[in-house]
Amino acid sequence: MNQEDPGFESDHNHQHCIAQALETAHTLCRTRHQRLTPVRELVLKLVWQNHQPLGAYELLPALADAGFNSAPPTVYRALEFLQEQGFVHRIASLNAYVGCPHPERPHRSGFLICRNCKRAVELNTHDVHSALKDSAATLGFEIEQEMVEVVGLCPDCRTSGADHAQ
Amino acid sequence: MNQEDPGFESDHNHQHCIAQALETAHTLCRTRHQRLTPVRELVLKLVWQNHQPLGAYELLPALADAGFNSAPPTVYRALEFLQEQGFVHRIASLNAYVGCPHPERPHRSGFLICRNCKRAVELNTHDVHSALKDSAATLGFEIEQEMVEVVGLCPDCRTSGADHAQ
DNA sequence: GATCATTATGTTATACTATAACAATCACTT
DNA sequence: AAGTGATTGTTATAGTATAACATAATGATC
Repeated sequence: MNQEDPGFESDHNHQHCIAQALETAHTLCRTRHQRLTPVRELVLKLVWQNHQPLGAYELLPALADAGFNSAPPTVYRALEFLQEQGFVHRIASLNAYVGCPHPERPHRSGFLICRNCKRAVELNTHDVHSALKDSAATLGFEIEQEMVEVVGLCPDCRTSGADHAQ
Repeated sequence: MNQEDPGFESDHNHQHCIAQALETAHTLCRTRHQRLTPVRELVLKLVWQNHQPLGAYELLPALADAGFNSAPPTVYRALEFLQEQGFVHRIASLNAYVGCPHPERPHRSGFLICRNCKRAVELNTHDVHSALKDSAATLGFEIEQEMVEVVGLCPDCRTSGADHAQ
């Protein structure tokens, strides 16, 4: 469906990203008999505002502006739901949340995170998963869940001279 | 040096693990002109008590028992030092810390974490790293740091019937 | 050995992240 | 319209981590 995965191209039409994410979420919720309530939809939209992972507490002011209760449980519940549906991922090393461009099917998520501009891009983890599976098999370990988070410099920040020491 | 990497074998001589880790740390600190102070050594020893990652706050009581100040900054400073030296790793998905069996040289760390017995085993991430490097290269991303954390069931817990739903 | 700069630790306070527990409301079925 | 389950509101608190400044220990230099 979504063929053009936005990588680190800074000039993609991000409104399109957001619109598509929301539409996909609505569709999937309908077929799954789940409810994309106003607060859930708003949180999803906020998380998608850009490709930089957002902390839960960064979302609270916007919830307040929209007239919702802005206590932490509100946003955490919404995030929990969105994660269960595969609409957002949590990035453990950042305690932050980011929209998922492929919520149609559950998948192992891996991220490239730019330490300079903070953008996070989901990567195809097929080969990574194969390697992990082999290592795990050798040790007799049964994989259930994988977290792959890679920090570094995105192409934009490399070329724009932002590549000074961390 | 350390040839026998403890995997998930539950019957290895763990006193040996601890003793070796401490000795290696002392040696490396000497050559690096770093100070393995009493509180740092104690934290390292505590983290090595078993192969289960420990949270920072779990270490505080033991620090108090040993007569140290047991306020959070004490343990976080020690952990920070130990991480810088490569003696321990932080596992982001658990907010916990675990001893590193190969502190001699910096390396990318990856972990297999058993959701039942909570043990964490560091795995060889050579192939995983290759796969990540390829994916990153395609996108023009420069890798600086990799976090790979895999949750599942270790061989012991699989065979002991602990493999019921999470 | 006394002085000084540096590093490490003690101490208090606070920021940040996340969840428990219970009440009130909403949405859907019957 | 009533009842049931899911969702949200609300208050409180647990869990993780760091800021900021004071004190003490260490190592280099005179």
